Amino acid sequence: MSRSASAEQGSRATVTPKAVRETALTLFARVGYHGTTMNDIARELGIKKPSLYVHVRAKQDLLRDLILETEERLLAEFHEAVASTDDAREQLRRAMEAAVRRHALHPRQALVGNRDMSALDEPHRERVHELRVEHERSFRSIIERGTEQGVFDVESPRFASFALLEMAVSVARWFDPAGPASADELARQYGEFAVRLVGGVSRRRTAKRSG
Amino acid sequence: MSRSASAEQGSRATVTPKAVRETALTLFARVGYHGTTMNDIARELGIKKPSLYVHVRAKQDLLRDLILETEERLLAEFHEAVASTDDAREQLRRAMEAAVRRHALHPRQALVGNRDMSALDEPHRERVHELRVEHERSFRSIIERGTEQGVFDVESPRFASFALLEMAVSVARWFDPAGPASADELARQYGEFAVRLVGGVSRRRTAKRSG
DNA sequence: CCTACCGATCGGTAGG
DNA sequence: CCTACCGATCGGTAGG
Repeated sequence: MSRSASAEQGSRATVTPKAVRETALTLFARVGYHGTTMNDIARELGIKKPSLYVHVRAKQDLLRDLILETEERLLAEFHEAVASTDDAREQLRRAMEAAVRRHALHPRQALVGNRDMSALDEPHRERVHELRVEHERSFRSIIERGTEQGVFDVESPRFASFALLEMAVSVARWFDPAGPASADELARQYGEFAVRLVGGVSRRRTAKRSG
Repeated sequence: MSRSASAEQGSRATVTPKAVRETALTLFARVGYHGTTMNDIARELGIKKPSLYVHVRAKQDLLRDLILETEERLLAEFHEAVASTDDAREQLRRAMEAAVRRHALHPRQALVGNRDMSALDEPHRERVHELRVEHERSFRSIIERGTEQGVFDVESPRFASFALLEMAVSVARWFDPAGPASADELARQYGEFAVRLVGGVSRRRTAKRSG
């Protein structure tokens, strides 16, 4: 199979904790936490398994750092996006764009975070769960506010909220950052999807339907 | 942890191949294929590991049957839903409703199918991949046709298609069939989401926005 | 960063 | 349906 550059060189001492985390991220995303062995990670890095433990304490630590970091950044970017305006329609659009941009540019993190939560030991799993509940709740409150203001038209803000957040994270499963469309372009269109889904009228409508 | 009824009884010979598949499905959905051992499945059924092999040839067979069956049923229901009308808007709505209903009522199948594809041996993995490509392509063509007819207004049918299909499968991650809202109600609202997302005007709009 | 090794567990088989 | 057992591999440690 394919190997990283360092695995093919005869050079030594090129491995760093960061490189281990990077390789673990790639393998976890491809075959899952339980489907990845420490031997797999070592082989990919061109070293022997016991040498990994110079850089990392345990396999579980790799997963914990990875998921916690990802979740905190996602939430931070959400708050940043929402803080830039008071308008519900624009908040929803920007929150959606932020989530899509992150998941499109960091698909491995999104995949592992959604797939290997059950492999995460407590109390970290509970901590991540709390962060997600907070994200969903904040996202939903935008929809609720917009609905109260008559800007949106939605039957169940909860359904709409889950639909949109899951739609955003799912781009990690099919979008190719190296493909023809950029992550920004994808994010723009998903922002439009979000506004449409909640029944909001868009200001950035691309085509008129007065055919 | 919790055990099935049969695991707590002293009765014997209650296990069937179907019961093994059912238990495997539950555990695969909870902790993944690689996170589930044959011992775990046996324990849940109240028997010893070697006895499992009376009912099943190999662990991999459990995964294969499960994913292939799920995918074929999903696709069959899609074709059935689409065949009931010629109108693009209604086809999209009914295709969405069918997918959501299935994933809401069979969340474990959806979770395993999306999570443990990489654990599936060839040529079955390739076969499932083909079925999914066909599903997405058929779904997308509805969007393309509707767009050509001026019924929909979409920049990228591909983006819209992936967004909607992933949105549908994701209900397996949060919807509770035992909760207050029924799968049919969820499906109805998601059908509405689909029509809105592609810029189609709904016939079943619940509230007027002329307030 | 390595070789050598630990106890535990993996999927699966033998032979009742 | 069981006990007993197979070779292979797991995450991780000892001791350089």
